[in-house]
Amino acid sequence: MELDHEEEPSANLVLDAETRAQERPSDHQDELRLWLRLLTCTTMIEGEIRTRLRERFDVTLPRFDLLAQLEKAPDGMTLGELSRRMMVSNGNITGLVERLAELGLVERVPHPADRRAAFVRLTPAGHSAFAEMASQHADWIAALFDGLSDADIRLLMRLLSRMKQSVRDGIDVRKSQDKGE
Amino acid sequence: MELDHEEEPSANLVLDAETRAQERPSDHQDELRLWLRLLTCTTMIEGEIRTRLRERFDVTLPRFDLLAQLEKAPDGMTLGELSRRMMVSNGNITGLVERLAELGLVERVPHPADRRAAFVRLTPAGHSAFAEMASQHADWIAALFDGLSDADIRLLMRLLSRMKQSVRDGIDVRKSQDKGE
DNA sequence: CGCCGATCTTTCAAGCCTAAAATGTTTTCA
DNA sequence: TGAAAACATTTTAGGCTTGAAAGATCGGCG
Repeated sequence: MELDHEEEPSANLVLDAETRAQERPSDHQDELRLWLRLLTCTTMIEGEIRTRLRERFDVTLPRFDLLAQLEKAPDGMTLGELSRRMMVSNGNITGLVERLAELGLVERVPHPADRRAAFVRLTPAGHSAFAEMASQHADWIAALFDGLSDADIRLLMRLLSRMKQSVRDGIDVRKSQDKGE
Repeated sequence: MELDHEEEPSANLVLDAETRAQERPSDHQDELRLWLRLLTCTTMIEGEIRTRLRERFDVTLPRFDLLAQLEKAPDGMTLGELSRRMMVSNGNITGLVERLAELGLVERVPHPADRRAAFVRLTPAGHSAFAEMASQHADWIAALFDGLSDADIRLLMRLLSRMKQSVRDGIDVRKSQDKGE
């Protein structure tokens, strides 16, 4: 992993990687294949979980995900916090919360100190509805991963942590470039 | 991977896995964490690629994906084939093809032998537009994976293949259950 | 104090996506 | 041959998602 000659003062990891890659003309095959395989796995699992949530609980995946986030914060969370954790846009959260509130699964409470912000939290009904779904959900995931050994799972965790960090770095580099230069 | 006592005649791998899991009460933690990490990686990469495709080429990710599928089939492909390969619904493909045809990047041609089906293929404009995007896209992915060694990538490929097979099996089992029993 | 940039949320238009029903075509097989 | 099943696509209604713009509030600083 040789570092590049240093001419540009500001961080340039992305450009460096692209440059280095273009020197070996049309490669990137392995990285591309890895990305496609990752995407296939995620798409298959997501589709299956979506189907099961709909069939057995008549709930959509994004709604389940939002409930799952709230479950982890007993005192509730602002919409912005939800948006960051779920990695979706602000406007998206507004609509999801609206629909879940209509169903009585979440409720909005005013933020005590900041009149811009709004807390959302599970209602008792939301809490118990989620508990049932979450238990099934965990069983489904475990069953889908039944062909993986414990060692496979541990190793995948380690490698995906590394991937997550690598991707985060790549994104940060672009953002700082977009801003600074 | 002990098989269960045999009482139910028809295949029951999913139920078996769920049963076995419930015996160790509230586990599945590792599988759940793995799924969450996988999802995080995919979401981050997808978001980043979506942003870059929009900023530099003013194209959406699903459109890029569709062009990529067609690129691999010089003589074109039916809508159903596209739908299966991209793992999205039929109606979705109808709309995507419609919009891409409006832009002149793809064209529909009648299927010679089957009047139900329709081929779609890249136009010359679509072909050359895609070529430019694909090259950038490959660079972006390679840059995002810059923190992974070649060995990491090879290992991830192997493990994700195993995961894909495991998930496929889990899905097939449910489908045969839904049908038969 | 009063402005101004940052932050939180909503709104909007456009596009993506699904499941299910509808339409037209082909294939099967009695 | 001629139903009936299977298949390929489109349509529809509803929901998800984004990016950008607008509205409301906050915090810092002169």
